[in-house]
Amino acid sequence: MTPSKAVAALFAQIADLLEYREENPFRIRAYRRAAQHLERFSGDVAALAREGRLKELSGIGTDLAEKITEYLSTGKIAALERLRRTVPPGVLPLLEVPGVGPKSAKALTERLGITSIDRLEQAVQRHRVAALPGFGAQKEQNILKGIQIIRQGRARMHLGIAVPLAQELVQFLERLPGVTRVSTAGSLRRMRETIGDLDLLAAATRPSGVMEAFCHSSFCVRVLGSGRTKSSILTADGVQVDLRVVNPESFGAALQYFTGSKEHNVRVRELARRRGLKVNEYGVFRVKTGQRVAGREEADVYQALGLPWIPPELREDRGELEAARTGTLPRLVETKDVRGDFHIHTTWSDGSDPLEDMARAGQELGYEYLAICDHSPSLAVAHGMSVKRLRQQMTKIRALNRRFTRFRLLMGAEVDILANGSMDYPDAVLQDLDFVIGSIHSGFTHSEATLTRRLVTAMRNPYVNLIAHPTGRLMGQREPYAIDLEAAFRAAAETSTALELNAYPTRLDLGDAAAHRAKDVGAMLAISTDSHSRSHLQYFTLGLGLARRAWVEPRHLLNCASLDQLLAWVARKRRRR
DNA sequence: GCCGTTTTCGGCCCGACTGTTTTCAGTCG
Repeated sequence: MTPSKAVAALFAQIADLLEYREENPFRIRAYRRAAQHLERFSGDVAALAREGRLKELSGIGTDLAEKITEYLSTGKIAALERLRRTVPPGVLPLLEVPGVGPKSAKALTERLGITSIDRLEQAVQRHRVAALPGFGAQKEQNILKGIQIIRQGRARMHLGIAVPLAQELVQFLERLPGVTRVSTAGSLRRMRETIGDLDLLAAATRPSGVMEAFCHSSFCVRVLGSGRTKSSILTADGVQVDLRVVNPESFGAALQYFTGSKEHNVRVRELARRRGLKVNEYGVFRVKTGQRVAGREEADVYQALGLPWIPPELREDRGELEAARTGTLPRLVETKDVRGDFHIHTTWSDGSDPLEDMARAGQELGYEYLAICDHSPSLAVAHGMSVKRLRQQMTKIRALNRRFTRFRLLMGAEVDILANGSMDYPDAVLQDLDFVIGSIHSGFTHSEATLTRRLVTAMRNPYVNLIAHPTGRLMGQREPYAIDLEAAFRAAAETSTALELNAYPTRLDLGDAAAHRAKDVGAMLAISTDSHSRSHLQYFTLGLGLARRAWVEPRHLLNCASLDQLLAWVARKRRRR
């Protein structure tokens, strides 16, 4: 764990303890906000501390800067140690139970002596909780459900599941009578890599009919909650879907509100207050007169605050509001900027569609090129190709290319980076390819120094153009392997080796924060789908979302190069040897 | 505890829903 993440965890703990003690809510929020900023800070906190620049970080003032410095030198925060002694041990996990806030937690520990989730469960089963003042049978059942949710782990689904489900739901809602507009919102609209609940927004003049239809639809197996304008249901797959319905005149404001993030919205509303305005899900209003000044379109909401529209992918309170205010928002990459996809598998190794089919699918997407990159021999499980078979495939690709106009299959390969950093094909073979991907598929457990050296050695090979799935993570299955990312990014920038934004839904590797950092260090990035069939090419949109979350502009992305520019880029690295 | 395009002191986002209440507190996002 990096020092900034460690401090973030401690600040979050301080916030929890203060919350339990029911202290000043604004002080609690200050700790939480600082924790969130540190959590995703990708620079070097220790270096900032040495230079006395900690207060430049958002949410860090004199006091918290001192606490960070204290942690960096002693490994502890004395104030936290003191705080811990004032609260019954084991009580903090109670706050993790959905439905249990500080007030409930306090009542549970002080009146019933409950200091763990196990004991809370026992107390519920003996109906001792319902007997507490302010509690009741229903609340007791809610706590029990909350405990079950914790035990199962709050499963977040990946975008490959969330996006198609959301599309179905949107289509369903659009067909309902009286519904004029529908949009996804929440973390899905922001294209976060995993999604907790699906958030949907609809505009309708009569919300009750929409609510009714939604809660009685075939999607719904259980209604979790339902009010006049807001309902939550559970689908058969266990996905929670929240629907909010507003008047058409409020659609923009509601979309802004419901898209979040929470942190972004808090900042937006603070900004509004300073301008004498109030923002809620119904519109933007003057505080003094109550006069409504915006609300129908999302862009109008931002405009009322003197800001340009901010793309949803940026709305994480990571500097987007400052950029908007100063007119320095990035010109994010869009679908229309994209010329091609790299990292495509076929039946020549472990793909399920032949070369011809992948080529046709690429043309249908309007691409100029598609890099065919099947596996190298070391990856026997994936039917890695021998040199002989690779040469055969190249011959086949050349023949196919003669049939295409304004489209080209690139002769490529996804080549294993061996334990010593050398490549699984000799240079004499690599030099005949158009495009070479280097991948680590073994030795995940080696030390950080070993793995980083291996990666950097591969980047120095003049024929290696792209490092695939740089951290090797598989969501929910495998942690990223130990790589010194900072060193890897620098090496990528120095050697003109692109880093992959793998768009496959369980990879999304690099992740958004790492990709942002890599871009800032000067590394070239490339979205690729790692397609093993035609249908996988559609995952490109997930990679695009990831790139946009990383503030990536067309100039940072190899996919936006024309075929000629791409080939020239490859040639430049080869000449440098 | 942070922070300033009205403020270096006095603010700090805003509303929906639930459950247990006779008018609202707690929790959530």
